[in-house]
Amino acid sequence: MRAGLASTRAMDREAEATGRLLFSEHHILATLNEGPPQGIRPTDLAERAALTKSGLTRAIDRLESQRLIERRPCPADARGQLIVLSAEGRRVLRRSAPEHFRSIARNFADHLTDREVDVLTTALERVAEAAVRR
Amino acid sequence: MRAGLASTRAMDREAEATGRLLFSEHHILATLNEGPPQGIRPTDLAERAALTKSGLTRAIDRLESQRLIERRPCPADARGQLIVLSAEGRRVLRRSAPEHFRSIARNFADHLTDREVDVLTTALERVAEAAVRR
DNA sequence: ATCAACTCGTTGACTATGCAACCTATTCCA
DNA sequence: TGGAATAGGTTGCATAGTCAACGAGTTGAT
Repeated sequence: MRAGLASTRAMDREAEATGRLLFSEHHILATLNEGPPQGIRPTDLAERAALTKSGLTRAIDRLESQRLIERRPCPADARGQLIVLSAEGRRVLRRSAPEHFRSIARNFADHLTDREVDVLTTALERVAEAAVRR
Repeated sequence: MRAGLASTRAMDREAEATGRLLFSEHHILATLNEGPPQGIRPTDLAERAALTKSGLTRAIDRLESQRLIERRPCPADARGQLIVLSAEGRRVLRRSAPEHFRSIARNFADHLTDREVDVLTTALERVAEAAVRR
C-alpha cells in the first residue's frame, strides 16, 4: 500500500508540474484508447480503474468538461452509456504518454528486476480481480 | 495500483461495518505499538504511513480526539512532538487485530503464494523507500 | 403479462488527503 | 556569534473519492 500510495503521489506531482495528465486520468484515457471503437460502459471502466460507480461518474465529469471524452447513449441499454475518447483526448493522451511512462519508470519500475515485475504483475492482477468483484 | 486501491477499500468497508479500526488507523497504531516507548515523531510516522505531513496531522487529530494516542512535547526538539499510544489505544488495537489480519488474508494475502508474498514484500518495500524519499 | 427484484448511472453529503503558506525552532556557514 | 537557510508541524483552501439513496430501465418468475 505504501509503495502504491507514495509512488502515485510522486507521479501525480510530476504530472501536475509539467502539465501532463494525472496518473488516473491517463489510465482512463488509455483504457478507452485500447478498447473497442464504440466505447466502454462506465461500469466496466470503473472496474478497470478501481473506482466505485460514483467515483467514476465524477472522473468522467471532469474529463468530459475538458472535452477529452464524450458520453454517448448506449443503443443496447437505455439506462447506460458508452464513453468514447474524443479526437482531442487522443491527442492529449499521445502527447502525455512518453513522459508518463518515463515517470512510471523513475518512480516504480526502475526499482524492480524483470523477474519482480513479472511476479508483481500476475500476482497483483489476481488480487485486483478478486477485490473488484465484491 | 488497482490491487492496492480495491483491496484497501474492501477492507475498510468491512472494518466500518464491524466497528473496527480502518486500515490506515490500524497501521498507525500498530507502528506506534512496535516503536520505542517514548513515542515516534510525526514526520517518521508520516513516512511509514505514506502520508504527507499535513495528511498525518489530520490523522493524528482524529486518533487523538478518540483518545487512542497522545501528543507529547519532544524533549530533544522544541518544534517537534512525540506521538504515543494511549492505554485505550493499545486496548483497541489489540481488540481490532485478529479480525484485521483475517481481513487482510481474505482480501489480499490468500490470493498469493508464499513465494509471491516474499517477492512482493522485498520489491515493494524498495519502491516505497525510493518514493518516500522525495 | 405483470410486478418484484435488480442494474445503471447520478446526486447530496461527507471524509480523507493534498499543496502552499505560515510560524517557530534549529542548524550551519561566514 | 549573527543571520540565512532549513526543518517540524499546523492551517486554509481545494479536490477526489466514498456511501447511501434515487429515478429510470431491464429482467425474470409466475
